[in-house]
Amino acid sequence: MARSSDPTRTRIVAAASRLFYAEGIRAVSVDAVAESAGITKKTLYYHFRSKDDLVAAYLAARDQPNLALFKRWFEESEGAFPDRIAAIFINLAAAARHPKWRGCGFLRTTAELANLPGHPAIKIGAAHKKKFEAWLQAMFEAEAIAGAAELARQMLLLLDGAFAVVLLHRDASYMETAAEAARALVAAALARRAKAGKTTRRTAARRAS
Amino acid sequence: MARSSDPTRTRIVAAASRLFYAEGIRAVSVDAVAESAGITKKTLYYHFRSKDDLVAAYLAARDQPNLALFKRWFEESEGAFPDRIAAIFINLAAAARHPKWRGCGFLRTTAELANLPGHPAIKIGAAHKKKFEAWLQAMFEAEAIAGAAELARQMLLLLDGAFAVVLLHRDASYMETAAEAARALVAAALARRAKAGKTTRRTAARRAS
DNA sequence: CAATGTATACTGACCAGTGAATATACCTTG
DNA sequence: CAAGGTATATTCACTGGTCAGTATACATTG
Repeated sequence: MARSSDPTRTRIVAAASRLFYAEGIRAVSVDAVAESAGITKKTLYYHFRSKDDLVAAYLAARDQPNLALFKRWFEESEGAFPDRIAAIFINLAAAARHPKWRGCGFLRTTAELANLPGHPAIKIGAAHKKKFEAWLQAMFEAEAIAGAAELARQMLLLLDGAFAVVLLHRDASYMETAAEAARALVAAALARRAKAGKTTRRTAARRAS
Repeated sequence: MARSSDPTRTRIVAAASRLFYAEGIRAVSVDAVAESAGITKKTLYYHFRSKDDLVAAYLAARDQPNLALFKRWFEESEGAFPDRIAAIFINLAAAARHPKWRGCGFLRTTAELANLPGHPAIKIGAAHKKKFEAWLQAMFEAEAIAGAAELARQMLLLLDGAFAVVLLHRDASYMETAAEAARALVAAALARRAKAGKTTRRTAARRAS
């Protein structure tokens, strides 16, 4: 029964990813996915119970690679800490300029399936964004920033706002605006840490990982 | 030929708005809209050339009322200028807690129709967001804020990010996080103005948190 | 042989859009 | 003013096509 290493299953998910990301969920038929994968629809239904399962698999397959990319962009960046956070947005701006870019697959799927709140794909999307937020928060805590959790949420808002707005206007410069806002908010948080001195309760958040 | 004051046409658009916002575009059939409006499909096609036209009419009908609501929320707010900007987000947080809330109709339509970049509905959505941004920018300029344009764009990013994230997690508290970020960014911009200029028009940009 | 995997061909429902006809309201013009 | 015309507005019944999902049978292989 279809493990995730199964080559046929992998091909199906790859085809589904291509099509769902490019066209949207309800705009892509199961037949189209099967044909793009070079198999028949029945084979697809051997590997997936329903189209909903296939949609969930599409997002599940994007989860780790997406997170890894963000982390890599941060790790390969240089400069002061706020600049390194901003670097994530700058890299994303470059990606958004590619003609096949269509925003965030998780967000777009959520928007399209907003009438099905318990849909498995939405749960996967929510978990993905929570992981990203948690990673940011941990990094902010490592920098001994006091409001690490709130700052991480603010970064998420800027990121997802940029996804939405850049897609709407087809203007990647909004991603750079987000980078600036992120840099400003992180820098301000760092400045508060520096000024606050020893009166605040930063002791609990100081040590790195 | 069907003016926008036409009562039948108005009924159709009202039904379309209800259904498209609640369920999404491709999830709602033209038959469903017609039935909900209490007419036949052919009558609908008498008033609208195609489903795409109907989708555009749905968003066009939301444009002015949405903008008016945001402006009203600002005008009815009290306190210092950054708090009044934040008030928009706070009001939106309350709206997002209603069970029938499904995010921003413009953004969700854009996400669903991302494979049709020139779609008339997307143009209407883009124009709507541009109007909102221009309104913010004008207000920031009235406050003599130097980077008014960029600050307006940052507000837009926070707003649309909050739309997306609140919809994803079904957690309206992210809207309040966005309010805080907005307040911080606006207050910082005001502080820069105060430092740079010669104390022209002091608004008490004092934050509580 | 039995389990796994794939294919052909089908089902019943639904979809966007249309053809032909009808009703209504207003506007000529004899 | 009345007879006839024309544009507006609406309905029923339909088309060609697509959709998610399935019944059944064939193939491969350990």
